[in-house]
Amino acid sequence: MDAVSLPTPLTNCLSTQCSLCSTLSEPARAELTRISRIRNFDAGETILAEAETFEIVGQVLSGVLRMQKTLFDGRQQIVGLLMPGDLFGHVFARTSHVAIEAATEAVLCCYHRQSFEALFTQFPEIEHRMLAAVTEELDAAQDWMLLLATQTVTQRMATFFLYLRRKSLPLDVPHLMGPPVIEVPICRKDLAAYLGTTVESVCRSIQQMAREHLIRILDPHRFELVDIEGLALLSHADEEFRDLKAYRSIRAG
Amino acid sequence: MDAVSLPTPLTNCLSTQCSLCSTLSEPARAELTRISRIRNFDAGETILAEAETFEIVGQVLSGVLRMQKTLFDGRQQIVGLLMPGDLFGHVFARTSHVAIEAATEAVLCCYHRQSFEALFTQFPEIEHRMLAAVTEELDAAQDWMLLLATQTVTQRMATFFLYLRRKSLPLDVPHLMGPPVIEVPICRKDLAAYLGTTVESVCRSIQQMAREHLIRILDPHRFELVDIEGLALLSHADEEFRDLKAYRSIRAG
DNA sequence: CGAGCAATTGAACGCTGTCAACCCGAGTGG
DNA sequence: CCACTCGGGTTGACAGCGTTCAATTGCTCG
Repeated sequence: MDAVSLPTPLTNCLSTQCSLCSTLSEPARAELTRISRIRNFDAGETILAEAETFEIVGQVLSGVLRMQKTLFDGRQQIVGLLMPGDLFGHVFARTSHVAIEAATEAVLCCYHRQSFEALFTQFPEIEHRMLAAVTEELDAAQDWMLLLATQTVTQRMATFFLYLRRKSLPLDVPHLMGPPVIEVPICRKDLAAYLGTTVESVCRSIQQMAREHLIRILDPHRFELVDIEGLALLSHADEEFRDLKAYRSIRAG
Repeated sequence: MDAVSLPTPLTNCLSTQCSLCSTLSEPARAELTRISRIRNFDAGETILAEAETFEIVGQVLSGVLRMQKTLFDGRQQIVGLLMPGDLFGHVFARTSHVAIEAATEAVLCCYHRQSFEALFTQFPEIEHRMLAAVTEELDAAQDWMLLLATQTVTQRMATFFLYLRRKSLPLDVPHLMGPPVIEVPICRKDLAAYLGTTVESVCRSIQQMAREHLIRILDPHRFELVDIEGLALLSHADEEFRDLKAYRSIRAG
């Protein structure tokens, strides 16, 4: 079920797949490994409840987590998806305003928050890395705010499809020219909660894109992106424009 | 025009009003002051253009800045407002994806980015503070994503009004029990761009809330919050629920 | 076989974006 | 003093996208 399954099972985060460790010096890595703990979660399990004090921070090794907020009436909004390589958790004692749950089966590399923070003084590079991660997440959040506020459901859908494709490319370079097939690792309900709409609208958007030959529905969770240029035009937030240019240069070259 | 005007004019950021410096040790503060530079901006001036490399970081001393993104078709979305005390700028060399402009006249305490970063090794507490600021901003962004995705325009409006009230309270404690009057420091156009809607819808929402006696319009930029409980019920994202409870306990006590 | 869930499709209502007109105060120049 | 312009704010009419309610299908699981 993993959208981005790793080639070999991991036993710790020293793998090159682990973006947190791979950019650190040897001693820092060793210390991190010492306090790390690999944990497995089933789909639907709660890693952190809303309004709970963050006691762990960590990194996704495989699977997908959703960061979500719940409204009074039970509606849920997903404010971010955590894919393999992404860091999660706050490095401060303040309580969280988001819940983190496993959207699929997931393997995480976890650290006790306080032990993790204690390493900051000894290895400032870890804090640098953390600051970079949070900054990146903020950028992504602001990008998504733009989408939620200004784009139609179909446009958001197209943007999400292109995002999934971009995510899957780095691990899939040999198939760069092959048929671009993406796997959506979450159910329609989560998709709706992420795109800020309803299950029904998600279905209609998907079917509409299929009717317009932008995509081909292989099964409810796998789609072939038939007309990537068309999708990019649909999406064309400035971020996606860059993708479009890259796509054209690949075609031309 | 400042929503939160400071009691006395500031000449540097050593003031207690400066949240960045006030939490730091004396030597760190001294160093920061040494490299700081106070700058004034008129309403509408650009502090940082989109896709430009961040060369300064700093803090808002007075006035309001808007962080905004521009779409291909010229529409603009505000992804965050920076109020007095807020930090701005990325501490990395990567180019920005947002533009920062002065929404009102503003006074900023600026640092050259590289000089600022250079202090990290000597004073890790500055980096701590920066990490805290970015984390806080991320929280705010996720809160706002929830609003943009799930609430109606009127609900977002109500949430924004309550947010402004909360912001103004700390500096206005003696008037806690007085008539809650808020001052909206930005024009309707910015309001619409922040709430993810249009100028027309903003007007309609405001007039509707006035008709329902939730607010009273003093002038286009000042409102009396007549029925705070009603506004909180309208807004009731979980964050506002806390406000509601606090309000009730004040009333009961 | 029935229960339950995910996904899909249909129909109707309503919020909100669009287009348009209007008000109003500030500035400007005759 | 008036006419004019300009920008910000407000209001109205209307169409369209998307939510809501409802029903159906297909699948898994006990």
